[in-house]
This record gives sequence, structure tokens and C-alpha cells, in this order.
Amino acid sequence: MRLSMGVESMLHSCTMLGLLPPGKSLPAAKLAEYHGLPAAYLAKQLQTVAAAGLVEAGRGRVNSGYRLARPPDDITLLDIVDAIEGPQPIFRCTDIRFRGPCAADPSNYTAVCAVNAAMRQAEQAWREALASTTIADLMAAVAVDAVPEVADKSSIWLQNSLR
Amino acid sequence: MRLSMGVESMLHSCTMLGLLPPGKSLPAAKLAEYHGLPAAYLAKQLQTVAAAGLVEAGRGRVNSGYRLARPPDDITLLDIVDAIEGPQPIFRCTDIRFRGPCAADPSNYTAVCAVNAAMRQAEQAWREALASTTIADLMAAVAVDAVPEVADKSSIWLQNSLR
DNA sequence: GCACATTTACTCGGATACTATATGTCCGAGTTCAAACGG
DNA sequence: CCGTTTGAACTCGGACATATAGTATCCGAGTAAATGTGC
Repeated sequence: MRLSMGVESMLHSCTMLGLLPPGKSLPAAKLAEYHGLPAAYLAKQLQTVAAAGLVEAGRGRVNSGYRLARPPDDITLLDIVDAIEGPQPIFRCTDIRFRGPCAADPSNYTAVCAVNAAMRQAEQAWREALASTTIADLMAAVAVDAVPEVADKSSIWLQNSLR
Repeated sequence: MRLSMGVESMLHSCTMLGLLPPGKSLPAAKLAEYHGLPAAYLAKQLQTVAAAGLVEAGRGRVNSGYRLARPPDDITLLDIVDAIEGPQPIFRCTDIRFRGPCAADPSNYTAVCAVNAAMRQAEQAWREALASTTIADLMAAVAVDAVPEVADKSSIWLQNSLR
């Protein structure tokens, strides 16, 4: 099991969108170029995230492209993961205990499946950790950790790319 | 993304193996029958878990089958998940920050990738939760929650299945 | 009666197909700006 | 000179192939008890 590569792409992309000047947008193709990713695939992922209401797309001749739909501190990592992977739990109980020769009718069971409960609890810890970090946190982190050379290059690149 | 169905199978199977009388084993076919699962596939999963050293297989004419290789309180849910899904992290960083027109040489970066750090931290919370629950805990839970009818049936079924 | 070799019953183990999901790609639909045109 | 119309530039959006990982299955390899045989 592994997370979709789209999660990583969208985390980086949303961080970049958060760093744009207010009101500005950046096309999917530019995001792909900046990150060295396949453009068509990134576009697909952006659509998915847009459908979830995390980013929004502008159209038209100029200033079209993607931008964050909410303030960066109101978008959590969990929002992005759920948008791409879907909101269903990563462990899904297939109700094994209801099957086999010794099982009783499902209505007889009162407690939830112990296995399911344990896995859900662990998953909940994961989701809470994801929900406690926002795009704004990532923006701050990259600003602090940035290599000066990269920061300069990126600034110039953005000036040339934003119309 | 979702966990392999094998994880659920193995959690239930290991719990059952823990409930066997000491020294006894249960063949894969019997485990599959009890849980209403496809026998061939369960066998494959059991091999994987055996390779990880969590269960061991006895061979020969009688008393062959699988049994726990360690005390139930020394086998965590994390052990089982790692055995099936592999020990690699579910989020793997492809070093996007090293790519694209603005990236510098990898040797220039000192801090770890912020995105990777955040995802690893969340994953760590998940792993710790999994590591804090053992097969012994599951054994206790099913014993408490068991429907009487099921407990009786299972006891009889085991007597007939264990040689 | 006892020890040894052989048979037999029973199982695990790895190699092998099939299917669902994730990845990668394409072309048409939609929106806005800007220039051209006519009054 | 100004309002309207027309066109073009630029992008998103969903529909369409391909690759990878999960699911399902089979038959040969291996072990220990039970049996038969000879001493």
C-alpha cells in the first residue's frame, strides 16, 4: 500500500499557489514545469482537488489558472489527502466475523468488530496529525528552509510566468 | 489508497491462532473455512507473515499447520501490517524539490523536505497507535464481546478440527 | 518382541494467471480580452 | 470618436489508453506418523 503520487504533487502545488501574490493564478502547465512533473497528469489531479473545493480555476484569456479557494491556514493536509484518495477509510472491514460456519446473524452482535475498532483508532491518529498541519505551515517551512539560490531563481521565474 | 485485504485476514487469523490450546497448530485450510475466506489466497498471506517470523508452520502428518511464533502480547498490529504491506513508508517522497528549472544541486539543501517531514510525522502517529495494540489485546476483546452462540459453536468447531 | 525400511496421509511453498486501481495522455468546451468594423 | 461584433488566445474539463500492484489459483516439495517386514 502506498499513497498516490498525486498527494505529493498536490501538496507541493498547493504550497506554491499559497505563495502567489494575492488574486493571482497559475496555470497547471506552469505548475508542472516548475516542479518538473508531467503536465497532463498534474492537470488531472488539480481537477480532483478543485472538485473538492480546495482550489478554484479561473478561465479566460489572461489571469486564468488555479488559485487557492480558501486561506492557506484553512486548508489542511487531511483535506488534500481526502480529496485525492477519497474519504473512505484506508482499512475497510469486510465483516469477516459475520461469515463462516460459526457466525451468528449480524443482528446478534452488539459490540463493533475488535479488529476494525483497533484499526480505526490508529487511522484516527493519522488523520488528526494530518488535520493539524495546514498549507500555511508548509509555506512557512519552505520559506525558512529555502536555499538562497533557489529562492532567487524561483522569484525571477514567477515574475516571468505571472502575467 | 487502501490497505490490502490480507491485513484484515491476518489480524483475524492471528487472533484465532492465539486462542488455540498451547502447542497446537491449525492448517491454513481450516483457518480459511472458519472465516469464510478463499483458502488459496489466505495461504499466500500466511506464507508472507511466516516469512516475517510472526507465525511458524509445522509440517508432517499430524499437528502440522500454523501457530504463533511468539507470545500473543509480543505481536503488534504494526508487525502484521508491516509484514504484509512491507516496511516502506506509505508516503514516499520523490524529491520533487530537486527537480524543475529552479532547483539547486541536492547537496545544497540542508533541511529535509517540509512536505515529507509533515507526512512522516502523521505516519509515525499511525504506526505508534498500531504498535500499542497486540494480538493479546484482540484476543481479550473478542472474548469479551463474543456472542454466546458463536462462542459455543466455535468451541465445538475447534474440537472437531484440532486433531 | 524389537528395530528398521517403506508407505501414506497431510500439509506448506513458490510459481503462475487474472483483475482493479493508479498513472499517463489526448482533444474538445468554455471564457475573457482585444482588435476590427460600422455608425 | 464610440458602441457593437467578431475573432483569437489561452485555459480547463472530461473521456480515453497503459502500467503497476493486489487478488486469486494451482501443482510440486517436504515432513512425520503409521504400517509392514525381517531378525
